[in-house]
Formats: sequence, C-alpha cells, structure tokens
Amino acid sequence: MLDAKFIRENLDYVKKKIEERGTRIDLDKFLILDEERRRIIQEVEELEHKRNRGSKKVGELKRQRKDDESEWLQMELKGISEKIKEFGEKRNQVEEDFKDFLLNVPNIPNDSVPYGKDSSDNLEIRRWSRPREFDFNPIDHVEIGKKLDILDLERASKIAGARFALYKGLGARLERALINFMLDLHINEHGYTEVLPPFMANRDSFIGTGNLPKFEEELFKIEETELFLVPTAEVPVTNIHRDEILSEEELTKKYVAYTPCFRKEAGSYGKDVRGIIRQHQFNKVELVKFATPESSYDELESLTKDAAIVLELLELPHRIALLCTGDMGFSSAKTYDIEVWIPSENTYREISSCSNCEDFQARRAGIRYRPKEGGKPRFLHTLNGSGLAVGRAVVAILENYQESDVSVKIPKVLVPYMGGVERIS
RNA sequence: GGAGGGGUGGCCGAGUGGUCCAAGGCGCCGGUCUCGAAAACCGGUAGAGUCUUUCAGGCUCUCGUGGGUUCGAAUCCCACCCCCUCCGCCA
Repeated sequence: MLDAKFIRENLDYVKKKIEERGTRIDLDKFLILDEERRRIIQEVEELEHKRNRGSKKVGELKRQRKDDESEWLQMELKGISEKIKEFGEKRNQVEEDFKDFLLNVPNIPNDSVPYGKDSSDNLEIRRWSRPREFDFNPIDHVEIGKKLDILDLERASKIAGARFALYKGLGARLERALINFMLDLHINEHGYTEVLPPFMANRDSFIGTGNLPKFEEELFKIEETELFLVPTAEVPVTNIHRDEILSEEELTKKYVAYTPCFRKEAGSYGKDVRGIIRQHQFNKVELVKFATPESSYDELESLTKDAAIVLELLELPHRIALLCTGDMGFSSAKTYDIEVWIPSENTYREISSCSNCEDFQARRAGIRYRPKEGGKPRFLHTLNGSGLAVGRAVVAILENYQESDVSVKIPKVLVPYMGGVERIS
C-alpha cells in the first residue's frame, strides 16, 4: 500500500511510475475520494468536539444539581449525537472505499528498475557457467523420471488431478535432500533463522503481503474456515511481525522457511502442461528479511546472492535478470529473477524471484521499527526471495546431470543428503 | 465439541457510567549526586488520522473487533474473533 499523503503530494510521479508497470489506475478518482474523505472527517470531528464539550458540561451541571439546565443541554446534545451517527455512517463508507482503492494500487518501481513492457525487456545482470554440451540426445525430466521410476505423473493425476506430482524412491529422496541442503546452507552459512510456519493463513495475512484483495482467484481457499493455503512462505513468514513495533537493534531480521506452496495457476491454461515445471503444489525454501529503509537495497543484493549460491554449489548453469517495470509483481519495488538452464527447453527458467517490497507490505501489515535515535516508529522494509524452488531444482538436476545411459549423477554437495548415493540409475 | 476464565500503552498490571486527559510498576530517555559507575532521588516517556502549519500546537479516534444503550462507555447490553484452564475426541 502506498502512503496516501505521498500520492497526494506527488501525483504526477506516482502516475508515471504506475503507468510504467503497465497498470491502469485512475488516480484522479483517488484525489476526489481523498478530498471527500478529508472533508467528511472534518465535519464529523467538529460535531464530536461539540458533543464532548457538552457532555462534560452535563457532568458539571449534574454535580451542581442544576438539573433543569442539564435537561436542556442533554436534549440539544441528543440531536448532535444523531447527526454524528448519520455522518459517521457516511464516513465509514468513504473510508472503506478509500482503503479498497489503495489496496488495489501496486507498488512503485524503484528508480533503478529499467522501463519495459514484459519479460523480453528484462535486463540480464550476469551469467554463471555455461550450458553443458551433450554428446548424445538429452531427454526431458518427464522421460528421465519415468525411466528411473522416480516420478509418476499418471498416478499423481489419479490421486489429485493434473499438475500434481508423485515422487518415488530416490526421486522423493532427492526432493528431501534439496530441502535440507538449502535450509542448512542458509541457516549455517548465511545466518538465517529457521522457521516452520502454518501452511494456511487468514485473510489479514494475505492482505498484508499484497496477495489479497486482488489475486484471490490464484489461491486455494478452505471454505469453512476462511483460510487460504499459502502460495509461498512469504505470506506466513512476513506476517510473523504483523502489527508489531521492532527495535532497530533487532534489524536486519532474516528468516528461512520450507513450505509447500499451493497455486491455482488460473490463467496459465496450456502453459507448461508437461512435467513438473508448473504445479498446483510444489516445495520451496523461502528467504525473508526485515530491514531498515537505509539498508534494504544492500540486503536485496545479498539476499539474491544467498539464493544464487545454491545453484553454484549444485553446479547448475544460471543467469540473473533484473526485471523491468512491466514484469514485476504487485508488491515489489525491485526484483531479480534467477533462472536456471533447462536443456530440454533450451532456455533458462525462473527458479527464484528476489524482491524488495520497500514499505509496501509493511504499511499494509503494520510492521514498524523504532529508530535507535528515538522518535516515531517507522515502517520497515520487507524482502523475500526463493532460495530456491525445489521442484524446478529437481528438473534442472535430472536434465543437466543426465548421462547417455539415462542415469543421473548426484551433485557433490547433495551426496551426504542422499545417504551417500552418488548416482540414480 | 462441552464448561469456565480472560484480552487495557514497548512489557506487566489496576480500573464496574462523568475528575480516565488510564493508577502503580518494569523498561527506556534526560537530570541531580559521583573521579566514573551502580544505587537513590527528580522529571519525561503510546499510536493513528485530520486541521492550522510559527514542524509547535488544536481537534478526533484507539482499552480484542463490530454494533447497541446513553448527553456521556475501558466500564452496561448483543454478536464475532483470539488466548488460557479443565473435560471429551484424536495424530
């Protein structure tokens, strides 16, 4: 959520920045709403002031046993109270419209974000290693999974439907090994605190991160309870500190969490239908940071590095892209995508997305900190990034590490996590 | 699921219709004392919105949330949410 005062005072700038994202928002409507809101606040508060003063007087009169005068005044005040109620309803309505409007305005891109329409305008920042050249015809992860009997998509669809996976044997083991490897790395080497949050969260939490009210159709909802399955650990973990005031000394706070993620993938019909690239349920290790405004962009760089190191250690070729204004998520002010090489598609595919949301989520979720030098609490900056998407890491390993005999070598760092297994064959 | 208890400022906790502009304590900040520190003592310490904007102040709201009663609600009434204890069921 943007600061209403900031929009009011920087209308042209905000307009331009929102347009750069390719979002159309009628900010003139906002101005009208804002003006009406402030007008009605003034009206109501003036009446309330009158009433409060009068009520105090009634108390005095009663103590002085001036019952007639009091009676008179009470009658007058009753009228004012009725008016307050009437205006109050109007005020509530306007405040609600005002808030609804703000909750649907996306974040402003940081000035370091390049302008662009879609993913083709993203800026490649760097590449790590080169795709391997095969001296045989490589096959895709679906075939590898079937031949090695570690991935059974037919039976998964019998159980739950399309876009679900059933891992078996060393396939399941590989998924689990990756989760543990990533968690240990971020905990031990990068200083994150491990958390294991609920896999469902309530509406307020989803509003806090910006997934609601705008993107409800992408979520799985548990009807009876008003809970939603988390589409990413970003939701429960960022909300750990909702409505809290932290002290500056505790910042930067760094959390890492493993959760399964549930997404309806509405609007992606016909996209990535083969394999396990795009699933309704997948595993992810997520990094979340709470930082001061002054440090958040440095923290974004280090967070992205923390995520990319996973791929370096797995020795998987990848590149990092700075997303352009038109390709960023709703809550983000700046995002780096990390993309891993997928041989069967002859291209890089997103495996991590690292964002600085600045104070956008903090304002929605009421997450503040008290500055060291004292004074008013300030909204802090929230950051998050995949570290990494586990299913896609499995795809990358199977395809990049395949041999001509359809066996798959296990990356060195994972062998201990695989109970010493060095090859799936 | 049943019964009972409870949600008050950064934290603990008192407060059953007007002087609550929320006692007291802890913590924090400043001062006195001291070579310095501790202790003691003194003083100050919530947030949001809005207006005027001498950036200082005025006003309004906030005691879990939303309604209601009343001239006036932390306090009375209704609904909901959350936490705790016990019982039942269960991994």
